[in-house]
Amino acid sequence: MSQPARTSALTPSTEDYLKTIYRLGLNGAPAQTSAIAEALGIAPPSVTGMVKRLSEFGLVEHVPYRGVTLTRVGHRAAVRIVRRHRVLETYLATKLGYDWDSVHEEAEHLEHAASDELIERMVMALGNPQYHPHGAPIPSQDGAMETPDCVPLTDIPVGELVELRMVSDKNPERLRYLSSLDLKPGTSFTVLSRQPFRGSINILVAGQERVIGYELARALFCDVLANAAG
Amino acid sequence: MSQPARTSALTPSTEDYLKTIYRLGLNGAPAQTSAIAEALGIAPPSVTGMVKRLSEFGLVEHVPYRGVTLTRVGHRAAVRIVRRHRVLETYLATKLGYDWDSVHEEAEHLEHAASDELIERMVMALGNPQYHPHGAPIPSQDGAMETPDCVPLTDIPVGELVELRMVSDKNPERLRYLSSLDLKPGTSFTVLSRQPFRGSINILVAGQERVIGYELARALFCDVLANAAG
DNA sequence: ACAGAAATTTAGGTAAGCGTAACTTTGGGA
DNA sequence: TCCCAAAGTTACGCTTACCTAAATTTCTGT
Repeated sequence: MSQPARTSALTPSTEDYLKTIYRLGLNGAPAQTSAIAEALGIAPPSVTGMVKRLSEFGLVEHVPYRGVTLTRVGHRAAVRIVRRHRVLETYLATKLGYDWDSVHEEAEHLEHAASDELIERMVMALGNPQYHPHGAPIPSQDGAMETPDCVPLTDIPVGELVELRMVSDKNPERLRYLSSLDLKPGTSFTVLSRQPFRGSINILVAGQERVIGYELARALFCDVLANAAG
Repeated sequence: MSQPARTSALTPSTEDYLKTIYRLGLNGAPAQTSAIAEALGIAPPSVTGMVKRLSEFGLVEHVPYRGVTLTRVGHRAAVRIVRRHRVLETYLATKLGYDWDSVHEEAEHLEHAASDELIERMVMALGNPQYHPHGAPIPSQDGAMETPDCVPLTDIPVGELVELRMVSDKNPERLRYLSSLDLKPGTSFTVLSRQPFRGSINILVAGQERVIGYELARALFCDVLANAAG
């Protein structure tokens, strides 16, 4: 009783776990305890304990020593949180003048407190946007999300003309750095050269040659616009 | 360690207690355990326990069996939360089309999650408003708040012309009812008659005679515009 | 002034979420 | 194949914030 009732019945912590397990599971493999722990900044034994609880609630499937996957219910909850997060980021950037790189932290907190009504009112105020400012797609209310067929910059051969589509939003410094290079979603550029063994990648953006380190390049997802070799 | 760090170092629960103790203490007397318990929907022994903790943190002064008052630190924290709450309500009503009566619930949750930056960006977007939609003053960033010299409708003699200044915002139904009577902050009306012994009060609003129950009248704070008897 | 009612506090308990230390399982290399 | 390191789990403990039941204190009416 006593109504812990928030907009969802899930605690903020639960929502964070689901979101993380969702993200880690995107590649198809179950999320590992240590990966969840690192992503959330929590000790591994605490994760084991919480996963047990989530499993009792029917939100995840846990195979001991193997990993965690979301149930159908857990998946729906996770996608809902992703939607909330991205709507909030878009709103903060578009309507309240937040920098491209500072919305994440704020949305991280608000996503647990905002009601569904607030999120949908923001969507209306924004005119039903499909993408958020970093380029990631916003899941629709029913949980459907366009799966973008874009590719990390690390996988793009020399010579291709591509458009930056989407940038991982976890690291504000990374976003500030990209911003300083005029690399925003929607910007197009050509891959000039690539160093071997996970080396850096040289690209041509707006007439300027830029060097992108391997780690950074992994977070830049691009659409191929034209194949120079073709 | 581990940073529980929110925008303030206070937990949502702590913020709720401070806000409640602040409100209950406005009449000058210390807040009583049972009053806090009822306001927060919590059992009295839980309040005693929490008050003990707040007292250890230096946020309140507790005289056992007598009541609770805010320390200077606690007071500052409480006023800050009131500011956040009222800014949020104003923003939701003004910028996101929320009804006059539905902002409270939403703000109640967001006030714990929003950063100072978000609040100040909302203030900017609103053009530095002094009052929120229910008519209550918004404390300034340094904690100063205009103390309105308005009076509950229950204290206004028959015959006076008054303007509704401010309405207690705790009860959405109450607000909806007032709205249905065209009674909003800024509306002026005349007191026609009063029943004795905490009976109802008849008023004239926009040519219509309305009957206001005593309980409701206690929540309507008014400015006296003209003394009909004078 | 004092008994009973009302308000408050103490005592003892629970669940969520975290931590550390110690043990178990898994899997890769010699 | 077997051993050891890495990953995962169990065991135990802590804090916050709530609960109910049983004292205790304060107040109120006569």
